[in-house]
Amino acid sequence: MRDPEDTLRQHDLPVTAQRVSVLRAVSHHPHATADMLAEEVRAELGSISRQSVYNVLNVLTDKGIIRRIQPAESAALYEDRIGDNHHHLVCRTCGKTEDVCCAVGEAPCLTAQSHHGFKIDEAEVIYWGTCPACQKKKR
Amino acid sequence: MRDPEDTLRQHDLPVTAQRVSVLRAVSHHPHATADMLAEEVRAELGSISRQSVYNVLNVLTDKGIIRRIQPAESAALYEDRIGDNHHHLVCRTCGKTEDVCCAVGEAPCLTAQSHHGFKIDEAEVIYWGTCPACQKKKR
DNA sequence: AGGAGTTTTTGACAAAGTCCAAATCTCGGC
DNA sequence: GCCGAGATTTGGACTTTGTCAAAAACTCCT
Repeated sequence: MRDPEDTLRQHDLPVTAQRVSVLRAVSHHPHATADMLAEEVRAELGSISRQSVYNVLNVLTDKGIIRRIQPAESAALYEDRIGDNHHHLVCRTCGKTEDVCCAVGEAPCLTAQSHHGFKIDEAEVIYWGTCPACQKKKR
Repeated sequence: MRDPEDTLRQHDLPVTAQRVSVLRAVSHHPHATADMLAEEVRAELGSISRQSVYNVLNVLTDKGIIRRIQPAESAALYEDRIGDNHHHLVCRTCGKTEDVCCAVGEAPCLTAQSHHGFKIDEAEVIYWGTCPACQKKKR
């Protein structure tokens, strides 16, 4: 991602230390929870309130600067990569999350026959399975 | 779904009033939250503890008798229809959830190229959008 | 530098679940 | 039909994730 400050300005968001730092944290740690990001920001800024982390993440998500994914049984995760229609692979055992390129064609997933009169704007795909490490452990 | 009691026995689960009732509730109210199901069960049995509802739902989910879906920003929902690989349509505004037949082929979604060494056992697809009612309200 | 309008902070609060120990119930055998 | 081992249900406290609201602090524009 480009410079955090530029990104904020481009979206008409006042630049604050907290926002810059959260944005950087998301960039460096894809698939992190709000809590993990808060830790990260604290390491950089010294401190940040829990509320601010949520504020910032919500604003950024609303503006489409970052993406929120929320697998079952886990807190929301945030990531940088947007617009490239990739999906996620989540380990049922340890929760580890990986990116996956879209399995079928390019924007295949939005092709749900526009059912029930809904106006669909996004398709979220989560592949559930077991990661290599956990496969080993189980045996 | 077949008779709740039979279903339980087939999975080697002791038959209890709570389980039978929860199972029936899930059957009658697809996409209900644990709380809604608890209400439903109370109407039938008189009472059930919150913990038991969760216990039962967890056991049933583990055994693959029911399926849990957990859209972002909402409590987990439970449903009866399993094995037919259908997906869900969720309204961003009101949270309304509908079933959708699988958009592509039959079990298309599991076709993610087995990436990262994960052993994939399920693909969950959630289509995000706006339901007809909310589209109307916004205008 | 000054001021209007946003953000951040702080602390209380809410929802959804889990943990644990005690009481109760189910199922299989006698 | 009754008994007992083992599983299930209860109730209550607790955790996690996140939101609400008001006051203090900050950003950006002039």
